[in-house]
Formats: sequence, structure tokens, C-alpha cells
Amino acid sequence: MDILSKVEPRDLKLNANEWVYNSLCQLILSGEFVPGISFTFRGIANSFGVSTMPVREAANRLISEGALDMSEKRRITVSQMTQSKFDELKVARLNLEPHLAGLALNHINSKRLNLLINIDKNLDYAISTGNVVDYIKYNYQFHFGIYEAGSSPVLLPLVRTLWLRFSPFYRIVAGRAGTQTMKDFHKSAIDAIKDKDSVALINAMHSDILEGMEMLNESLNE
Amino acid sequence: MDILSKVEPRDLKLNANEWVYNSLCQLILSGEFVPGISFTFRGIANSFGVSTMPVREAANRLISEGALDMSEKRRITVSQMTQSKFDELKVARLNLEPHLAGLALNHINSKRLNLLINIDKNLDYAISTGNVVDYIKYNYQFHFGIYEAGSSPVLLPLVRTLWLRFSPFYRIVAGRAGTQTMKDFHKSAIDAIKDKDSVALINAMHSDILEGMEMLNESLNE
DNA sequence: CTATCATATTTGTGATCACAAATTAATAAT
DNA sequence: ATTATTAATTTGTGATCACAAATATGATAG
Repeated sequence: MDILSKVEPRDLKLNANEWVYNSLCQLILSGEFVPGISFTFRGIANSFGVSTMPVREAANRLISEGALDMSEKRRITVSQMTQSKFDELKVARLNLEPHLAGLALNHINSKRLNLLINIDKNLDYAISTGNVVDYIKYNYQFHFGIYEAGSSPVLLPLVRTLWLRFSPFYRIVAGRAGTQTMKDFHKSAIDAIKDKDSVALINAMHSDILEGMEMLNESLNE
Repeated sequence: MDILSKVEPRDLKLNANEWVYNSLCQLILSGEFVPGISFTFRGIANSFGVSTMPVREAANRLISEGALDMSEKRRITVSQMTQSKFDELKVARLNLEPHLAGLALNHINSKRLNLLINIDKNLDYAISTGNVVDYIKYNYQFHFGIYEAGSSPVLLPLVRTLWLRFSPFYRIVAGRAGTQTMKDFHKSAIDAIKDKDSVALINAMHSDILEGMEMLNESLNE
């Protein structure tokens, strides 16, 4: 698998293991890694042109975060989803993310608001053209564009690990339902941000997550 | 620091890095590690009688989970608590743990119930005798005795990382307020389990967490 | 006694090596 | 052609080494 072409070049100020970790995260969050795909330490190390050492640190971290599995004997795989895991992810997202958005609200300035509006425009375009890869990317950017406005050193990394777990499954959705049926509540969220209405934002995010997870859930059961 | 004497001997079926990881977790969760205490990879490796390799994997994992910090330049420390981190931990706990308890309720059989009753007895004794170490231990056992009854592959590890973050601060509480003022809602929780009353259990856990975190919070501000 | 600078030590990081265990390929037997 | 058995390869794990950067130490000057 050609990995280097899909990954940011290494910033030499960063450690090799951080570079590999960030890159693998990016590949997972963008839906580049499909559930079931498998690797080896040496294989990833060769792809990145580093030794196995930084790969072990990066991959082991992702394994401990539940994004990857070390299993099926001696292979690193993108975790398979199960119904019960999915239900827990849904609960965790619904209970944490709206609150996280609420915490961030007061830190969203007009510059960031415009950024969000722009991201949402790109998202709509991706939906209308059926571009799943872009849909996944912009949806992530929209949510974390809100969350990252605040500084939440505990909740933000926690929520990121949730996204690492379900993101690989967007690809499956796309293969089945396409993007045409996708709904979101981003417009309501943007309005709530404009109004600085915390309750409205929390409700919008809750609805958005619920809608998105319902959609994913349907694909899971087919 | 003499670590080996406070740690389970190595089970040779386990990898060295898992042994080190579990041991460090145990030391953190039991309040053995106080905030600010610092280590080096080589130091820990010597304490455990292994090379730095498994220590790096274990410690890096704990760092990524937020339990340890690699900072203050080249030292591994138990993270300092801040008010904002604490508030986030409180929110996360209140939003996840009661629900986790609710999921577990139907899997708590009479054997486990008796175990919980017994743990709570030991907890009361620890409180009355001012034994903080035992208090921390039995409080952990009580909560996770409930949570672990269900199988929650997502929420349970998530919640465990929250406990890894605030547990070191019990020691500070103890040094200030003692155990005498400690209240809990374990009796209500036990009653709810007996009645198989999900709502009552969720409420009891919520109150218990709120109470415990309020107590910790007071110590944080002194 | 204090502050400054050069030296020595210790640190995390990444690469490489050794090894047993597991996987895969190749061979033989039916 | 299919299965059983053996050989070859590849795997994760842990130990060791090299090295630059950061820390600690000690000497020197005021």
C-alpha cells in the first residue's frame, strides 16, 4: 500500500513516532483505512522509511486507544465494528460531544465562524457530488473546528479517540447508501453559534450526532 | 523508590510491557504515585529489572492516556491537576459512569452483589479508621465491581483512563480533610441493585460521583 | 559567598540485533 | 488433486548501542 503519497511530509521538528502517529490518525480519520485491512510493524516502517521503533510506539498507542487491533495473530488490523461497540460509541458521543461544543461556544470568534461556514459549504458540495472522501474530511473538520475552539485537554482527546473508532465505517456507508440521503444539522449549529445560544448549539450537535450514527447503524446491520 | 515490593510479581504469560503497564496503573490507581513525582525510563526499567524497551511502551501509553506527563524536559511525571482539567473530568465521569452502571445492572448476579456488599464493608472500616490507602482501593473496587459486570469494551476502558487521571489526588485530600468527612451513596446503589432498579442505580452513582468530586475539588482549591 | 561558564553525565530517541513463536511455502504421501 | 508433514520465512518482543540534546556538576572569577 502506497502510504507516503497520502500523508503529510515529515516535519523534522516532530519526532518520527509523532509523525507516524499523526499520519496513521489522518489515514484512519479520512476513511483511507477500511475495517479489516491489516499491516505489520515492518511493513509500516518500510512505507514510512523509518525503523520499526517509532512505528511500534505509534501503532501501540492506536491499539491502546481502540483504533487498531493487534490480533488475528501477529497482524495489526483496523478494528471490526460490532453492534454493542457501536451502541457504546453512540452513547459516549451523545453524552460528551454536545457538551464539548457548549464549552467551546464562547471561544468561537467571527473568523472561526466564517471558517465553519466555508467548511459546511464544501461539505454540501461533497454530498451533492457523492464524494465520500471529502464528506468524511469536511464533516470531521466541521465538528473539530467547533470543539477545538475551546481548550479542553481532557474531553477533546477523549472524543478524538471515539472518532478514530467509527470513522473507518463511513466507507461502508458510502458503498451502500451513497451520500444523497445524508442529512446534518450544521445549519442549525451555525445559527446557534451566531446567536451565541448555548442550548440551541447543544441541541443541534445532539441531533447531528444522532442522525449520523443512525445512518451508520443502518449500514452495520445490512 | 522501591517499586517491586508494591507490585504484583510478573506473570510470565504476560509480556514485559503489559506487566509494567499494569503495575504502573495499579500504583497510580492506588494513590501510590503522588502528583509531581517524577521518573526516567531508565530508572523505571532498573526498578522492574527489565530493559528500557517495555518501559517506553508502557509509559508512553500512560502518557497518551493522560495519566502521566512527559514534560518538564526529559522526565516522566504524574500529571499536575488544574481546575479546568478537573471540571472536565467531572463532566466526563458524570456523563459516562452512571450510564455504564446502568448497562451493567442486569449482569450483576447475587455472587457479585455479595462481593460489592463486602467491599463496601471494608470501605466503611477504612473510613472509620482513617486508612486512606484502603479507602482508595476499596472505592475503586466498588465502582469497577459494578462496571465490570457488564461487558463494555468502549466505555469501560474510557472510564478507566478518567480514574487514572484523578486518583493521584486522593492522597492530597487525605492529607487535608482526613477520611472522617467522606460520604458516599454506596448503600443506595446496593439497594438499587437488589431491586434491579436501573433509574435508582443511575441516580445513586451520579450522586456518589458528584459527592466524591466535590470533595476532591475542595482540596484542589486550598 | 554568588554568579558564570565549561565540562561531564544522564536523558529520550531511533536503529539494529537476537530470538522464539507463528505463519507461510514447499515437499511428500496417499 | 488433496492432505499431511517438514522446512523456510516472517513476525512481535526485548535488549543493546549510538547520538544529539538537555541536565547536572564543578571550576573559576568577581
